[in-house]
This record gives sequence, C-alpha cells and structure tokens, in this order.
Amino acid sequence: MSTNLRDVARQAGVSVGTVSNVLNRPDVVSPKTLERVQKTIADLGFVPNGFARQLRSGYSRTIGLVVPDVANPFFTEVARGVEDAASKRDYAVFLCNSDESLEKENKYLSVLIQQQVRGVLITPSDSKSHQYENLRERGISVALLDTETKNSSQCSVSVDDVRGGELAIEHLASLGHKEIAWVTGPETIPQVADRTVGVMRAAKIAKVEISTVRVALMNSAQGTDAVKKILALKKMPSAIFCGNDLLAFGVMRGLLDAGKKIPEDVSLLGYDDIAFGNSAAVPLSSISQPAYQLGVTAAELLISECEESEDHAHQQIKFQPQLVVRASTTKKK
Amino acid sequence: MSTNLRDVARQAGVSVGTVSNVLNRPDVVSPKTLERVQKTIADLGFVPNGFARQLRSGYSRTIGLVVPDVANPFFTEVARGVEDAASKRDYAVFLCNSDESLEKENKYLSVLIQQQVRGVLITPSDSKSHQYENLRERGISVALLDTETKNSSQCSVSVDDVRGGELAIEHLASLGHKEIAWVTGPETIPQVADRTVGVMRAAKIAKVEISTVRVALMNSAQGTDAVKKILALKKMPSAIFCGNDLLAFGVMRGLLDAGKKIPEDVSLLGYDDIAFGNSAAVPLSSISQPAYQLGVTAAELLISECEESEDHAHQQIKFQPQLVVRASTTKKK
DNA sequence: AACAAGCGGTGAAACGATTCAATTCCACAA
DNA sequence: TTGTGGAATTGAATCGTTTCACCGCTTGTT
Repeated sequence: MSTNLRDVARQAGVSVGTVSNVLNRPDVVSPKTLERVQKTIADLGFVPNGFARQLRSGYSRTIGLVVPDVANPFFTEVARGVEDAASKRDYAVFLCNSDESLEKENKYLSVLIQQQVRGVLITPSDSKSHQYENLRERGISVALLDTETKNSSQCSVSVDDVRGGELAIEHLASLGHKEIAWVTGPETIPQVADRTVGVMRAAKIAKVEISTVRVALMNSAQGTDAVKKILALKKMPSAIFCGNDLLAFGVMRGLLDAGKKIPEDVSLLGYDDIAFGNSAAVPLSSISQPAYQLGVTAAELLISECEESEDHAHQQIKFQPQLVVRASTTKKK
Repeated sequence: MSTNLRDVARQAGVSVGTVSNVLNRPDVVSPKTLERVQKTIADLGFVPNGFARQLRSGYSRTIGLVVPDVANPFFTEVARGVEDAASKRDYAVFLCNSDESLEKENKYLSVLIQQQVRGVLITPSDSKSHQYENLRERGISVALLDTETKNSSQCSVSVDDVRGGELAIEHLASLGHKEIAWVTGPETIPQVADRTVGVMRAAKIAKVEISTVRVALMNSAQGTDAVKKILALKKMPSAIFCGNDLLAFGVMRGLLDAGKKIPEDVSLLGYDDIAFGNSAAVPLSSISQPAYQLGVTAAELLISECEESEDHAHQQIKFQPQLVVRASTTKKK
C-alpha cells in the first residue's frame, strides 16, 4: 500500500516520533536530522494519512462552504475568496450548493458533520434554522456568510444590504426619478428583505413611489419575464432597480426587445456589480459588493475561531456597498 | 467528549464488536440484542467517528475537483454539474483552483491525498505531469475533465476542441472572411493547443490567413490588451476568433473603445458560449460546450470507477461543440 | 568532580472504529 | 450423559498518526 510514518522512520533510521516532529514541529529537530528525514520523505513521496492524523488530534483541516448557488457570479467570487484564504492556511474546502432549499441545506450539513469538518461557512437560505446549534454542540464552528446576525454568539461577515437599498434609491432619486420599479425575489431571503427595507426607507425620505415586482428566482430568465409585469403597470416607471445583476440583465434584454431605450426611456440599476456588467449591451450601473474580500474575511474569521476557540471573540463584520455608475442610469427627461 | 463505541457497549452491556455489528451488519445480531443496542445508541445520541471508520476501512466518500479557476463561468457550470452528480451519490466535493499553475496543482493534489479522497477529477494545467500515477498508486482514481487522453488506462470526458476550432473558422470563412486573428493563450494548455490545430486545419482548407495573437491569461483584461496588438498588425483582419468568451468580451470592449463597429467593421467570435454572451454589448457568437453535462458525466464516471474498481472499463467520452450564431459575426463587406 | 540544564531523540500509549479468530451458548440428537 | 453444529458474542489486533514521559549525551556552573 502507500508508505506510512513507520516506513519513513525505518528508511531514515530514526523513530516515528521524530518523523512526526519533522512534520509538525520542525524547530525541535536538529537541522541534520531534519534534512535527512525530509529527503527521505521526498524520496518516498510520503504524504501523511489525514484520517489517522485527525483521529489522533481530534481535528480535521477542512471547512464546509454552503452557498445558494456557486453559478451565481457573486457567490463564485465569494467562493474563490474562501478557497484562497483557506488554502493559505492549509485547509480544504467542501463546496455545497443549497439552491435556497432548506431541505438541501440540512442534508449538506449532515454530510459535513459526517466529514467532521472543523467549521462551516454558510449563507442561510432561510432566516430561522436550528441546525446550527446542533453543529456547535458537536464542536463545529459556524460563521454566517453574507448574512448579518443579531446574535453575538457567532461570527458573521456581511454587506450592509439596507444601506445598499438606500444607495440605489438615493442615486435614482437624485437623477429626478419619482416612479421606480423594484424587481426582486422572495422576502424570505434575508438579503432581499434588507434591501427592501433600505429601498422603502430611502423612498419615503425622497418622496419616491416604489412598485414592487416579485419574481421567484433571481436569475436572468425571470428578469425577462418580469418586464411584462413592468410594462403592464398603471404608470410606467422611469427607473428600474433590480435585486441583483442577473435579474437586471434579463430585464435589460426584455426592455431592449420591447423597443425601450436604456437609459433614455428608462434607467436600469443592478446589484452585485458582477464582472460582466461592463460588457453588457448597456454597461450596467450597479451596487458593488466586495465579494472576494467577503469570502477571504469570512474564511479567515472562521479558521481563527476554530483554532483559538478558547479566547476567540466573535466578530460581526459589516462591509459597505458602493454605487458604481455606468451607462444604464441617467437623469430623467 | 462525544460518546464512542465503547460507551455504547458499556451502557448496553455488550462488547464493542457487537455494537459495530449492529451498525454495519445488523443481520448477524440477535433481534433482542439489536433492539437494545439501537435504543442505547439513540439514547446517547451516538454518531460514529468518521475518521476512525475510514482509517480502518480505508475508504472515504469524498472526491476532489481541480479546475483552473471556478470564477471562469465555463468551469463554474462544470463545477455545478460535478457537485450535483456527486451529491446524488452521497459524495462530498473538495474544490480546488489551480490557476493554471503546476505548482498549485501539485500542492492541491497533495492536500487531496492527505484528505484521502476516493477519486480526483482534474483539468490538467499542463499536458505532461506524472503526479497522476502517484495518485493511482495510492488507490485514488483519477479522471480527466475537459481533456482528452490517448491513454486508455484512464477515464476522460472532453469536448472535441479540434472540431471546435474547425467550426469557428468554417463559420467565419463561409461569411467571406479571409484574414482572421486567432487570439488565444499559451499552447501548453491542451484545449488551446487542440483548438489551434482545428483552426489551422480549417484555415488551410478554406485558404484563410490566420494571425495568431498570444496572451498569457485568457481573461477579459488581457483581451482588451490584445486589441492593441491586433490593431498593429500589418493588415487589419476582418474577423477575430477568441480562445474563450472572457477574452472575447475584453476584445469587444477594446474594439468598441477604439471606435470599431461590431460586426460591421470586424466580426467577433468567442468560445464557451457562457450565459452572458446574450447580454453583451453586441450579443456574442460563440462555440458552445455542454459544460454542466460535462461535469455530471465526469463525476458519474469517476464515482463508478471508484466503486467498481475491479471490473471497471475505462471510458473516453467526447462531446461535440456547437456553433451558436448571434449578432457579433456577419458577412464580410 | 558533581550536578543541573538543555537538547535530540525514543518508543509506547492513545485515538475510535472494524475485523476476525476464538469462545460461549444452546438446542437437539445419539 | 455426552457430543455436535450453528448462531451469537467476545476481545484483541489493527489502521497511521500524535503525544508525552523518559533517556542519554553534551555543555556549563560551582
């Protein structure tokens, strides 16, 4: 079979304990021995057996990442951030797509328990779920990703979605728009709910009228469908704000197909500022979130929680969204 | 700490062997004992330690997925396919981004060995690498993803890149283009090399002149940079074919910024047919690959290889690319 | 010379499951 | 009563690490 510690020890003429030290505490081994053992390890192509290591030490070096859908460019960026940060700390990442289904989410959490992950980074698909306590009881750290928590007994990394909603409406209002359509997904999604809060708050202050257009899934196809509903509104809005860029792309296509000009006839604003916004038919104005940074920060926070569990102070980090103006929004005529 | 087999055994008044049998071979245990032990397990909330189980049995239920970059929409789709298929079989997936660096790739392979994955799905960043043999010797199955292998001793799932290159040039030639720029990455990437073969073969037949413009990384930024090189060519080509859509988006932006009209001044053709092609400034014609299907098929193949290692027949599956014509390519004036 | 301190290194005891040869149990036949 | 065979159960060995008490050896101090 594959070579093990004992083989290396025999070959290098030392004890297994010493080889283990070379691996885990190189500083306590004499340089001469260190080098010899390292050479043997390289020669034999030895890689320690993770199970045995973890069995003995009680801890794995893996974390789970549960997101609604990596295919959503925002989460793709987040995932890269998580992966890069974890890799830097020599952690491996399990990728799980919950598709915003609580059932799938729970199934994945069970799998992650079985895999004995050290921690879990999760974007909950639902605001209330008790499963997390179950994980904690088993000694698995949990940190919330792209979700705020009022509960100070856990870490969270989020973007201020309320502020994002405000920023959007403030921008459109400042351009003179008084009737705005807000195209978004189900309110059960925490981010959606928060953005709506911001939208409504800013609308009240700026005396803007909001027509909410609800879609079931926040993807491009549903955006195109939503255009029919928008065109059927009693009064055609002069600006449209979409819950994310995917939705906005769909809306853009629907509008263009319907013969509307952007931004001359209607201004369009997205959310997430994904990379393709620049290359869109009309370069898309959007609310930018630091997705990659979000992932990196979350992973670092989670891992440090895992490793210093004693004196770890839970942190709730909140990033600020930013308005990025491109060609799709302009002054109301 | 958490309860273990011994605790259960003591509590139920049986030996650890019996408890293990209750878990793994309930049929050999007498009904009376079975029931008693199961009740004890439930009472204590006992969950077997996966490490110990796997250490002894030698097998895990995890696979590794190594791709150049999940942030590339093509691989994002592939990853979703892999994840969905693996999840259906109760396997968990480790996500690894090699960034087309052999060094990173090898580092990740070591990590995967440590994690004792059952199999690895990899898109090699380099055509020649011996590390895979190393994995096989350790009993880890390896299947090639988006890469063909002439070696019938391993599974591979790929798309016919040579044909893709041909399709592209045949399309452009049929529109009357005689000078075509081929914007692509390093030939060390197998897909790139194959597409080039197809390009050259079709060009020869159609009597088309190809100017190759090489970039280091196949992303949007480098596409924009490449435009300078294209504009500096002795003779401006009437069509540009890009190694992937990301590159094409960059080229598109560069061309538009330089005042060129697409497709009137120059036709532009991409590769991968990613979802945003439709929403681009000029809807992008492209060569489409069945990315999600590729991922699903690869994962199923790998897992079946892992589980029936004895009588497993290695398969090399090759999908066919398809031309998708949108607005960015047209007849030469 | 005696002793302490420190460094390198050793090897056996965990970790928590699975496995399997050995043992006990029990019913039934001789 | 003894013997037999099969089913149920046992418990020690095993997987490949990490950890830790302990042992020699060298060096420095008094």
